Amino acid sequence: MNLLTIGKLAAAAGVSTDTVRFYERSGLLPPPARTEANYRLYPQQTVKRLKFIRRAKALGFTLNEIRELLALRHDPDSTKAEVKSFTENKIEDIRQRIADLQRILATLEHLAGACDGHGPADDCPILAAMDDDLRGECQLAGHHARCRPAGG
Amino acid sequence: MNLLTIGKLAAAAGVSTDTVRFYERSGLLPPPARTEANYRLYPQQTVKRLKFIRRAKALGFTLNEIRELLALRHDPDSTKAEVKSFTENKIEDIRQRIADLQRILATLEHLAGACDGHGPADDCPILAAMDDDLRGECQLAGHHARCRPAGG
DNA sequence: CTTGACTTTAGACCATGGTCCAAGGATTAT
DNA sequence: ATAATCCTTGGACCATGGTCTAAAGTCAAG
Repeated sequence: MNLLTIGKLAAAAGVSTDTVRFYERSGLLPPPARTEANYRLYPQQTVKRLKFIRRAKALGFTLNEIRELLALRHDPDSTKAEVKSFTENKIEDIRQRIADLQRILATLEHLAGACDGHGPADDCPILAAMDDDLRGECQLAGHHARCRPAGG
Repeated sequence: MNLLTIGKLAAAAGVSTDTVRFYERSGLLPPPARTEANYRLYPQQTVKRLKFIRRAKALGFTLNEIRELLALRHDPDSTKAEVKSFTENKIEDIRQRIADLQRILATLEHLAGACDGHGPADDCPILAAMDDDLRGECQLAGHHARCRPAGG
């Protein structure tokens, strides 16, 4: 049998039937053919489409972005340049997220290093750093974060 | 005046009044005193508490985690060890997220590098990598991703 | 006294990515 | 034939972190 019911499709692609219907509602899967009893019938191809979605998701693309990628993938007029540019935008996006997390990580490591871990929390430098108005600002601020060495 | 209405509090802390009420509903702020007209009245202290929340958020803590941090901060029995351990868990969490993003980044950079950017998208290696069943699996898979060099 | 700014509440709504449920019809296995 | 699955639909619900609205009450300035 070369056509799949939703359950077979979902099992083959490793998602739930709910997810398949959700993707259809979201425009990631086209409305499929139906049996006389109104059951959805999918070609084998759709398994690949679902796996494509899974892969793209694993690569950090949102469902909205995946919808665009699928459009590029199926539009004969689309170009490699478009796909590449799309990917490069995502690369920039992910680099930015990594940079943000690395800044946060450095601050947390700094704070954890400043805490000896002994005694009551009321003078814990970690809490103090979040508490105080200006100490720690340079680590926490973000974009224009230049850290003056605590001079007075 | 040492007590603040919600608007003054929000302005002083750099959040919206909606956010202040939302934090109260969420248990991040205790229910404040009220005027006879049922207006919320906050001590100056609450400005600091809100700023603490902002800082902790900037450090990647979720509101649930911040609720726990606030509990540690205000419980005289809590210890530095607890706060430090909490922070170290978050550090591990963030390291993991960075590692995930770096893996994704490497794959995307690899794919972008494999695409010359010329011609129609139908044989674009980026799309192909998401499309194919096994090619690219090692880059996309995750935890146990060891990349066999395309051997047969 | 009136206007405008502030506050109150409950509840809806946003995006993200689904998951779960109920009530009913279809199909398959025994 | 009948029970166990499977499928259909619409809609509610989950977490996250808020934002917005409406209708009503309150407060400060002119």
